[in-house]
Amino acid sequence: MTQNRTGSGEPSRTLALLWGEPSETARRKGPARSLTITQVVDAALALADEQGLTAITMRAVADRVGVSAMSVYTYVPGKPELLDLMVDTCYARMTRSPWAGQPWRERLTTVAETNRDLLTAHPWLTEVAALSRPPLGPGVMAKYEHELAAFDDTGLSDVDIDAALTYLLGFVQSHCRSAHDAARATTDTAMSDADWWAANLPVLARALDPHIYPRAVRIGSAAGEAQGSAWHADRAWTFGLARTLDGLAALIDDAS
Amino acid sequence: MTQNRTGSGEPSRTLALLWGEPSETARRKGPARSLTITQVVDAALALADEQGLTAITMRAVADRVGVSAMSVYTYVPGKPELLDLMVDTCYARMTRSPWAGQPWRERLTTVAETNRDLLTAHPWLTEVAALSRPPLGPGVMAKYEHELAAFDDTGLSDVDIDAALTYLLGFVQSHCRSAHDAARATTDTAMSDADWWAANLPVLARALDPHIYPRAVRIGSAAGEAQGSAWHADRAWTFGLARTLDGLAALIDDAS
DNA sequence: TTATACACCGTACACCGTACGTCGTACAAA
DNA sequence: TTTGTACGACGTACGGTGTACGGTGTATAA
Repeated sequence: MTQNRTGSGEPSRTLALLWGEPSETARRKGPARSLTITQVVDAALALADEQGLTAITMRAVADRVGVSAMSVYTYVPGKPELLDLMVDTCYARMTRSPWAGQPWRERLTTVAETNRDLLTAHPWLTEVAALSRPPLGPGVMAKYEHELAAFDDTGLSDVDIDAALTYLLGFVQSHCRSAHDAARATTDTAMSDADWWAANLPVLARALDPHIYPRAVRIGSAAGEAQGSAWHADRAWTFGLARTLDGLAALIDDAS
Repeated sequence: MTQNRTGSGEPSRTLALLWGEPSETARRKGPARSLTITQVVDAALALADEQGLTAITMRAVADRVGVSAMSVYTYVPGKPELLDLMVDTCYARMTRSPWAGQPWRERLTTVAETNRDLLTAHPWLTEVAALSRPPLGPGVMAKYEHELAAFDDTGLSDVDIDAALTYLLGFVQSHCRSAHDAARATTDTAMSDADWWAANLPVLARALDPHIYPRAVRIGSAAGEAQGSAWHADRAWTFGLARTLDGLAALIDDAS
């Protein structure tokens, strides 16, 4: 396994998989397939949602659908392509409510929150989804189309709309990745943020000289006290989304 | 190996390592150590910089310093702690120029660019560095202190300063992760972005109906044409940094 | 009826992190 | 000076990963 990242497979082969190659349904020689690609992908999705990305092994997926490890390779060329299919399927299944006459800030808030919901439901997506060379399947395209529509009367140029959407989604992904990391830290170590701070503080207190690190000690403890840890998901979301929309507002107000 | 992420080790043990346990230099029984922890960490850093995070295996690090795989464990409790040390060492070695009387926007730009330089020189950092539970070593603290100082007369509250810095660094990390992904995509597949688009476009053209995806086709091709790929690092940086600073400006101007 | 393409599977390989036990060394105590 | 012992280094081994390869039985095409 080189990498758990999208876009590792051979392009044309992957695209054929994503858009459902016509030969798939056609009858072929040999014994009938005991599964569909969808069943394989769904099994992998369930596994990832329940136990995280590391739980996705070809053997585990095979077990889940009741075939041997190597049989999975008759449905999917390899693990990277399986991940591509998982990503595109997730995107395809997102709910897309219409943008009926809302102001742009409300629409972009919805875009952000919908993506946060998605990445909360499927935390492994934050580790897999890449901006360059995404799996150009029907799910990715439908998502892209719908989110572009949220910028419809902002007065931005086409290039700026693309950049703005990418920027907004980048914030969401970055935030959710941090939230996911934080959540996993507590479960992995069986230690809450408060416990972790309590365990570290005494040792740290001896090393942290307020004369050498005056701001770090003051601001760090102020922030830690305010939110009970070094990083608080909800606060970071509220703060970050407001800043991100303010940043885009500067651009959009100029354009209109 | 559960995860390549910071903060997996036992806190007190890790902190002792980071701040240089006093017993380290003291003479002990038994044969003399043939290496120092610094040598081990430097070897791992060189390996990661040259060949990426996946090249960091205990065997490879051991090879590099000329001992057997298991001997590394006499210097470091395990791989997570080694990664902690690598991160803190990188931070410790950053250059920190003074903030002499520059306006805040210039200072924050420098913070962002310095971090981008760091993450460009050590791309693997984007995969390892976490916001929650960072390795609280001298490097992390010195970096935190120095970057907090860039907010010195912005009029923001302590809590907002911490949130703003985290937000800014989040943008940089998110951007650099994308840039790193994009760069690795070209080297891994031995295929430039242009090649990839050329390989995908004909297959995609048959699937992409402009009636179903009008905006995606129009804006996607406009963006692709303007930058030669789905994502262009320099453009995204310029656009994103401007938006991020504009977003913070809304907060800072309110405060002052 | 025969030839062939294909689904499926078992085995094997090269990696990974690291637990464990052995061995020789060099300091501390006698 | 001798001896006990703490400790650095190492070889081996275990359970995990993705997947290449070859064998086997089946269902369609000729």
